[in-house]
Amino acid sequence: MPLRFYNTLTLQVEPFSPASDNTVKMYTCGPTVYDFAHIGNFRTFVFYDLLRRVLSLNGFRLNHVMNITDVDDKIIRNAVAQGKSLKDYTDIYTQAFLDDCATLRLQRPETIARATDHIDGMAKAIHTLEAHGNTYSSDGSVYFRISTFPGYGKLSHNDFSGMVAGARVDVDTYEKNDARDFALWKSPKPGEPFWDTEIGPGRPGWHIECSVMAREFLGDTLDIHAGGIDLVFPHHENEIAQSEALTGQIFSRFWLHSEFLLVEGQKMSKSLGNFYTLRDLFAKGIAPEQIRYLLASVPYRKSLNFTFDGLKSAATAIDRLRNFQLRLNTDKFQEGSAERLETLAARAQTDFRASLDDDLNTAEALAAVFEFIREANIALDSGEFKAGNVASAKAVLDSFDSFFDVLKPTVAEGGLSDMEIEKLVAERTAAKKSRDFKRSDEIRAELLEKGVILEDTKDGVRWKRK
RNA sequence: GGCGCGGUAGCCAAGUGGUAAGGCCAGGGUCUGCAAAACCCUUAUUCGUCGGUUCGAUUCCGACCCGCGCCUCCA
Repeated sequence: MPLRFYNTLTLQVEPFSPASDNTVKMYTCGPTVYDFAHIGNFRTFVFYDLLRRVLSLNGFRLNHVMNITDVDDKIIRNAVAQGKSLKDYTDIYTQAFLDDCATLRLQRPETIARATDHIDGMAKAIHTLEAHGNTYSSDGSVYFRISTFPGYGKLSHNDFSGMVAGARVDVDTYEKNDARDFALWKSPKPGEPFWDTEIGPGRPGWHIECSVMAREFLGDTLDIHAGGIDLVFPHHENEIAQSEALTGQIFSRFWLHSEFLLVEGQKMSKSLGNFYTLRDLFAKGIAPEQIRYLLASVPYRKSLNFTFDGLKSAATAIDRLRNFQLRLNTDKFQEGSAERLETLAARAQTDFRASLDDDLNTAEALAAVFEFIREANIALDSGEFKAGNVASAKAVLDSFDSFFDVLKPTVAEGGLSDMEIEKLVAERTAAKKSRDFKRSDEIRAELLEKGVILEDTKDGVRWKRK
């Protein structure tokens, strides 16, 4: 089965491949940098990362652009309140965002574009839309007239046709329709930043940046445009109107949207006290891998209930995976190879990939891996698992981690080095050998305190970081 | 009201017209000087409710109940 995605445009799962050559032109809506991004934002950003990885697994090259919205009402309000320039203010949160993405092991898009670097392009596009008759001006602001774009509503599947001027529509309703028109360009207000452009002074509306930057870097038609589901309307609907009115071409072939995230079963909000940034979670001792695993383990089209139980569960699941990896690296094996295990490993690989290709069914993909691990653990215990089976088992974990990317622990700063740990482990082994269990237990306790867990196995001692 | 998504074991969560994946928790074991580690086993006659189609439905159809999102620049 080929790679396939649920397309919001058609409300169906469709086979995916790029329109031309082997490169996927992808645009994703990035953050508005008025504050630290929260866990709900990162559900979507992790989704982008998984999307990138499944496309790569399918052999496609990526040309992925993500925007940073660094001018909008909230940013201006906050920057003014803090007496900072727009740039000084947004630089702080832009950098914080990029740091957070790196911590969560999100692959970096090929291009990260800031809105304020593309103001002239936006002005130019608005100028063209004016020439096409899609706009009207009022007090120096420019608005997009939705009634000039017949396809309006095709993404959100809303029917606005009945609201266009007509015999049965009274004056009030008609004005409401006009109220759905949206700002392409906002005239300057006293004390607010503005740019001097060919269409006059002002600043861009929210939607135009995506249309302009997507086109600039990727051309008229994208293969994939993605975002959080709340952006379907009006943001993405308006992008389509602008872009298609501008170019006459289909703006994006596929539209992918991630579902919402709840925290402890409730909508995240500051007043409920369940509003978390990554920093908040790290301060509670949560590891980045836990967050990444939890966000990745629920398929992106299903609303995700983010809970501390879930984080704990994620940590245990990751331990299970790492423990299996540790066994593969440290157990002693008999010569030979068991055919059954090769078959199981091959099946795990096939099922894993098939699940991911099926609209990123991460839950099912995980099941394929864990099923293999259980079988392999049994075989390891019984001795059925031979030296010749190690490579294929490791390959299953490699496939898993090339996508989920959680096996490598995030090492805390100031911890023991591997050398120091090895030294203590050797000392403990010596103590054990001379049956000095008191000293032996002391060392284990000491290491545990410093985040290192020892395991005595029939093949000797092994250790791992907590 | 319109559009969209969802209700599966204590929690998270797959799935199929043919009789319920996986993870966590819990209980029971194995191993071990001990175990706090590791590993194994067990855990839904049942898939929101009520009807219908069918030899057979959790899976298809209808109605209803409940939850969530968008419809006001919120991922």
